[in-house]
Amino acid sequence: MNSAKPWMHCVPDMPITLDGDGPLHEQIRKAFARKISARDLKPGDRLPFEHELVRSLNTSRMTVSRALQALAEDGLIVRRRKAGSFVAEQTAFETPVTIHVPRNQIEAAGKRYGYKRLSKAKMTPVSQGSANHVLHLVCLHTADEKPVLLEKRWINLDAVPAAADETFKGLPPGEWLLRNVPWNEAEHTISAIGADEETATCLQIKPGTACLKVDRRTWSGDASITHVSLIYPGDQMKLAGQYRPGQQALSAP
Amino acid sequence: MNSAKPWMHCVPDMPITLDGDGPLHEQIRKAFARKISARDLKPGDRLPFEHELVRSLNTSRMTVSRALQALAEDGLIVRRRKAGSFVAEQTAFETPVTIHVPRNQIEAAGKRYGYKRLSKAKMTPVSQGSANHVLHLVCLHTADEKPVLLEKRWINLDAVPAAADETFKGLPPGEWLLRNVPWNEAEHTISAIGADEETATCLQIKPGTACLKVDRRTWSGDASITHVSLIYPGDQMKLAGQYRPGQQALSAP
DNA sequence: CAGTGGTCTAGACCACTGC
DNA sequence: CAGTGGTCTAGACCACTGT
Repeated sequence: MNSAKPWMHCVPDMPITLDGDGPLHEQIRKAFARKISARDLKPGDRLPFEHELVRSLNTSRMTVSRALQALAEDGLIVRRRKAGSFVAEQTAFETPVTIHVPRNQIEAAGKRYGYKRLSKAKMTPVSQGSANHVLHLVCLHTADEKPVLLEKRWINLDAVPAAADETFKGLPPGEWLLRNVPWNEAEHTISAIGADEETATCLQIKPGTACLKVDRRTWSGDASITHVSLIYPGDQMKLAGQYRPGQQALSAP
Repeated sequence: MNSAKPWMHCVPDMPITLDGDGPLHEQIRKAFARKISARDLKPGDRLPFEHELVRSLNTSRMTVSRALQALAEDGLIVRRRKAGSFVAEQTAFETPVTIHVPRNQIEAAGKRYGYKRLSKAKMTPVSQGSANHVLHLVCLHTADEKPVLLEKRWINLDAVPAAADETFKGLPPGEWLLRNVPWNEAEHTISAIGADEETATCLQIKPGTACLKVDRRTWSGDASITHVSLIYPGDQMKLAGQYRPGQQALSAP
């Protein structure tokens, strides 16, 4: 029986070519990122051991280790003690999507930012466990007087009692929370919906128009802070993300 | 005149409390992430200098430096030579969105994956500079025989001539490209569209139904490889992202 | 020009794990 | 149990930058 396992494979002749640009650990990282990106190293292939790279590159172990750890953090390789470092299998991939605070986003586009609170109401939720009292807000954000974002928000008054005293007539609740309430965990969901009657009226679009909906739930420890639905007319808003070469996991083209 | 500038502010008494769990550099990183998350340290505040932390924590500079560099990579702090490390201002934030290979995503949900190539055609694009010949594909992905994803793809035959000889009848083009073509850069756009007649027919939904559209453009160096539009019925597909505590930049609740 | 972070070295000990 | 990566130390020199 052949004892050579597929994941033990290591390209026999692997000259590491550094580009001489920037810090040494970054050059090493880029060199392997290039090889992986170009399929010169394939998923499952073993990289040289740290001590081999230390010898061949005539450097110290910290420098090599830093390069390989960066690759591991980016998901390009997997490191296992006693076994070595291996090119990661490619299944899913993650792309960073940037979601801006409405005011910044609109002003960055060179437009005049406008804000209006449409409604504010205290509620006692029928379902949900943690919150006894909830503040519900509906707000409209405009760019050059044109509605571009409908915000439906629920704030947990048990966790944020001070919110009950705020009118939110001048300051959007997102910005108020940002300044006043600490949080440490958030969850996002992006989906597409057809505008219902109320949404369509607020955004001055036809009912049924496709809209992008971003749901964000925010926690502080175990306590739920707020849940917000941001509804953008689909043709006016796009969320964009970009890879930087060799800095992310690979995926399906 | 008072020479103390606002960004020079540093909380005078800043006891760093480590939780004693895990590597030291990680404990230090978490300690400051906690302080920032809880607004104990506010945007613009200066963190202690490296040499101060080395003294107060009785450790080495490499360890402190590694913790602070991790915070800088996560966007929680900004580091400036000669000035110090400061809590970052919070404007936008990024959330990682996971986009799976259709087959994996459907099979992970415990459903039967199905695939059908609807059309394949060579085209000569009227606009666009880099590609003279383009292969256009329309494919349908199903879960338990139900259409869940329409894929419209364009492949640059100048960069990937081998694609012309593939039928793509059994193997989705995304998986074929993943196995055969290296790439190193990708750009994503997420938007909402109403289904047109053709899309609605393919996905067996009513025309005008809101759909989530993910556009991905892929490059290898300067050469464009492929552009794909993935169209999901809005109610069936959500893209989800999540923060891990203290590992990401802060933003608007 | 002085003080900060950025990088690097040559060691060390330890935890885990595959054999 | 031997070999790998994970972490850490106590130094060093350098680049940048604010004053």
